Amino acid sequence: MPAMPHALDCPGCAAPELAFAAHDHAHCAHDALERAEAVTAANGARMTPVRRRVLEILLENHKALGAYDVLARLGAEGFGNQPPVAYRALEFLVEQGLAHRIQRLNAFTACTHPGEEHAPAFLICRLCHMVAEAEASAARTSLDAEAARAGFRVERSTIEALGLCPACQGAA
Amino acid sequence: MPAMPHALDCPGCAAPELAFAAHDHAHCAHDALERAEAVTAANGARMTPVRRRVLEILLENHKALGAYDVLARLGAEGFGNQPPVAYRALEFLVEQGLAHRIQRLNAFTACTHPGEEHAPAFLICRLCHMVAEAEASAARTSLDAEAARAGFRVERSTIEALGLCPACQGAA
DNA sequence: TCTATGTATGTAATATCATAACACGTCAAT
DNA sequence: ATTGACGTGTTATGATATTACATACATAGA
Ligand SMILES: [Zn+2]
Ligand SMILES: [Zn+2]
Ligand SMILES: [Zn+2]
Ligand SMILES: [Zn+2]
Repeated sequence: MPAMPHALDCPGCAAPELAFAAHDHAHCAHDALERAEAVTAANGARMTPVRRRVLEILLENHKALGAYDVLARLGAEGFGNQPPVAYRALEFLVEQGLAHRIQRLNAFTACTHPGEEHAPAFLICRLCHMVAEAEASAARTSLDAEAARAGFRVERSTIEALGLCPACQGAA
Repeated sequence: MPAMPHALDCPGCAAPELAFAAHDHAHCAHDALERAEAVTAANGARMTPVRRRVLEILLENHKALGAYDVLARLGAEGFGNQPPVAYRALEFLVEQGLAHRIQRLNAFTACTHPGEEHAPAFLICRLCHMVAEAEASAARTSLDAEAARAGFRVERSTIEALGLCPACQGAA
């Protein structure tokens, strides 16, 4: 099965980077789960019940969840209720590119582009706490160039923006 | 007293963004302290003994220090030894633009451009743990543009790069 | 000068985030 | 059957950060 058969022509998937925009989120989440199965299969990794459930929890909305928030949910559902249970599942998802860590929030969010090459920047609304993924390749290119001037070789970058989403700009 | 009388023609200060390069660090640190006094004076803020000492500690080298590392130093020198003592001084320095928080490291580093308008990106060497400030205005422009496509208004940004400094590239 | 006010510091207690170490169960290869 | 890799569960601990309250100190009126 191809990893992303309909993403490009599906209205719900065509612009998933716009998490702020109204969209069919049930579809959004369901599609991400399907793609996650494909990604792990392709990588020879195991999508176990705990891992799948953590991804589902992250996919419930476009906010970032702390490890302990996830853990509370897992514990309530009969999985382990000690921190390593959550941290290990989250670490797995991040390694597989199915979730991202938001450094400013010490929290995790489901990837909206699973299985696609992308350089994410994160747009974090300081009022409603929604998190959207934007494309950071241009910013990353600038950063790499500036780093090169100092002789520095960039391996991984963190690009996060705090501000107001469209809805909250109106409210404020 | 002008805030930065000699920074632009001083060899030690001309390219302080290149923290990785060999430079007269005693001068580098001393100058930063002088400029810090000017900045706080201009802002009507008080550079107290604890705050000055924290800045001095951060200025000892171009690495990032955790709040508890700073706190241990303060406690050993007769200042308070409870977390808020360090966090408050660090928060003050960050507000005044005299230090920056490195999100990836949960740590703080002295600003190398105190009193100057700048959009910092941080270059963090994963081997020697040195931290340099690079100019992020180009990256920030890209980020703002990409955010605008989603209707998002960026207020603050975090741009950090993890990788290898010039010296550690040779070693690796 | 005296006192009121805002601000800075000290301290105790607690909250939040994260990892190390070990035990146990499953499954596949030998 | 034994081994080894992996995933999960659990205990314990470590690392980071904040709340709340008490005390000291500066400065600005009265
Ligand atoms: Zn969605
Ligand atoms: Zn919002
Ligand atoms: Zn220096
Ligand atoms: Zn280095």
